[in-house]
Amino acid sequence: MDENIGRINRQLLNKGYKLTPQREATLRVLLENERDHLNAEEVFMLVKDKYPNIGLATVYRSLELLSELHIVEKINFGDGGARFDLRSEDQPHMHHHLICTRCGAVEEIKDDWLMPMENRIEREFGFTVLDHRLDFQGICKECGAKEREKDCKAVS
Amino acid sequence: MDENIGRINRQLLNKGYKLTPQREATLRVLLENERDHLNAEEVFMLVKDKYPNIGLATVYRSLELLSELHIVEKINFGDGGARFDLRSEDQPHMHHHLICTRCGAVEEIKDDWLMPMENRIEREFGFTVLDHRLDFQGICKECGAKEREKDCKAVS
DNA sequence: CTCGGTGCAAAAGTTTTGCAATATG
DNA sequence: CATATTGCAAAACTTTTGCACCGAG
Repeated sequence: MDENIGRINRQLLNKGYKLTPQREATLRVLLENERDHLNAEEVFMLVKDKYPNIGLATVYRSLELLSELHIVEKINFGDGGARFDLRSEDQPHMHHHLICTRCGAVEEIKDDWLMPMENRIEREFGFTVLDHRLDFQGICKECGAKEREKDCKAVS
Repeated sequence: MDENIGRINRQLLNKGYKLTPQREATLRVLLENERDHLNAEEVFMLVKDKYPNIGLATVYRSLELLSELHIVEKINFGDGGARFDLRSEDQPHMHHHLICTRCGAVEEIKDDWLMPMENRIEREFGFTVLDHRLDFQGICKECGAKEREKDCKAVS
């Protein structure tokens, strides 16, 4: 985990930015909640535990900076408000999401299934793919199970 | 085009809603700008030409209603503000997008390439896919050509 | 008459910005 | 000292909501 911070520090310095305590606290929050897709307000609340004086604007500015450098991804699931996710080192592309429309759960798929498609786009459209985003909306295993249970009761 | 309105009218009536002049004007704007991915404000401006008294809130309410009924898609490309797109009749799933990060152009791919993946998700995750979204970010043919041209000049 | 739909204005929520103060090298 | 960065508050922007009113059935 600290090696992550070190790596990111190098990326920042590389571009002429500093890893301030505020930025580090923000990063650590993202690192500790990697699977949670926090929104800006949530990041802010959690960062305040580590660095109580921080302002919301600073968190926004940090997240903006980090997402410009492709260190975090800024995603938008359609509820009003972006969500933020650390990119893992070995994951050059955005990962995919399974979004449950019943309970709101977001599951991640870390595999990259899209290389063949990207090649095809390159060929057919002359479009150079730099990144992609793939989300599936539907009903997760748990909600599906609950639903079937209810149906059974209704029948019996 | 009028057959589209007729079909949508039936879909609305089916669910107990009316095709009011305001809703029809909104639909016609989307129909006439099918490839443009308008945001709410832009839809509002264009609808005002057809129905000057309409209020912005009504446009929002119409777009919300139509997207709940899956007649339009509400998409979020990351600029603050949703964009709206009519779904075509023969296109049950969201189409895919090629988004140029240089010039902002959005090209559509109408093919559905994801069925095999959806089957796999169903099998591996027990997740019932109802809809999906696939966007590629990168550099479009035109911007790529411009860039190569510049590079040539730089060399010569 | 009833009720869904509308227009307007106000409110809510998210994100950005101006600016003076601060920290850092 | 020069400059990037921060905190705060105000502003900007998108979207939602409350409410009185209108209009079709």
